[in-house]
Amino acid sequence: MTPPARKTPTSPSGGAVHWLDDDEQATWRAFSNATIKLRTALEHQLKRDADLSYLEYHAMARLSEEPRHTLRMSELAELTDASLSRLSHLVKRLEGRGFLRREPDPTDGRFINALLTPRGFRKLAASAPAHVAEVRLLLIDELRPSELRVLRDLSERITARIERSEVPGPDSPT
Amino acid sequence: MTPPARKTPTSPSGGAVHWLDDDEQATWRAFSNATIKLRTALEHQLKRDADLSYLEYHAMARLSEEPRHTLRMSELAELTDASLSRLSHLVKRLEGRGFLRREPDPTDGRFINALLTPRGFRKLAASAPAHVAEVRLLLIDELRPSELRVLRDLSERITARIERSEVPGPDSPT
DNA sequence: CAAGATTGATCTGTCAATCTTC
DNA sequence: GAAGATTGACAGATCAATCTTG
Repeated sequence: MTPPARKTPTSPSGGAVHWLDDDEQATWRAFSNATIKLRTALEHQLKRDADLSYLEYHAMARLSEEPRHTLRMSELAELTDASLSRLSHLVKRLEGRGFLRREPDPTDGRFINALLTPRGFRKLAASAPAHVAEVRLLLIDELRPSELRVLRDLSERITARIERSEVPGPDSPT
Repeated sequence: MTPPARKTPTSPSGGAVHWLDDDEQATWRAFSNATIKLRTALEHQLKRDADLSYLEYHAMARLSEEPRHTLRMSELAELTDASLSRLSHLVKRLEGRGFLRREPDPTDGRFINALLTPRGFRKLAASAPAHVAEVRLLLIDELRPSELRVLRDLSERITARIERSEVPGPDSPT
């Protein structure tokens, strides 16, 4: 993390490099550590208790929130931050386990709908309590309501900024 | 994320399930989204600009902070939140690329020291500016100094809680 | 024989085609 | 031909042995 040289030298591109100062550095490292540890812990909990990966669980959870327990593959990919390719492989595996089905959209055959089966729903229902308990134990119960609000606010701003910077805008300088 | 049933029903283990309320749910989802998006963006940046994974970069960065550019495999695994097995495979690959070397600890042959080569150090130096710029762009520059302090504080507490809950303590009820 | 590290089999993710439907 | 989705080959991660050293 600490760059090998300090104090705004010159980058390959010719511009000055704006390094992180010690506080920024410490914040970045603390945040990175917390997110990795939390993710690792939840991944292990789900694997151990439900034999599901984090993404498998959350893909099924998103489907369960839809009225028809159905989403297009591309929508589900978007919502879960997965590539379409990754999701396609993953859905095929979950389909093999009987938790999901796929069927072409009747109105437009280019779209494929992924849908949670009754068995998938039961699997999710059986897996949720232990997962929720872990989220509560490791994150929610550590913070006071006011702090949760702050964390949510900061998180939403970070997400918004990343999304902004990934979409260069309708009339960016080409 | 949303559990299929609501309001503290009974879990398989017999205890009441304490679901997340809407605010807690929203916070958890916002935080999860932000961390996934940030991690994905940084992973892509490093792959694109330096042909390194996030873990590869950070393993090298940790080594660069040591006086002798050296750490034991087990220490490096700990510091980077990687399993020893994962790190072993990864170090072998980086060794093949000439960025790291491995050598047994002279004083105790059970320990293996991983150390950054001069070439690895130059690779890191060349890769750092673009990576730091991305961290700044996506995270640091979005937040005011006071907010960075809050984020750091919350992150450190979350990390501490996870570490506490993973180590059951010296005399836990077996 | 316990701790540190590695290995190999298997599973998962990525990336670059390819296929399908409109 | 463009968008949505899949595929297959390859790279990377995981897990359960196995190996090594003190």
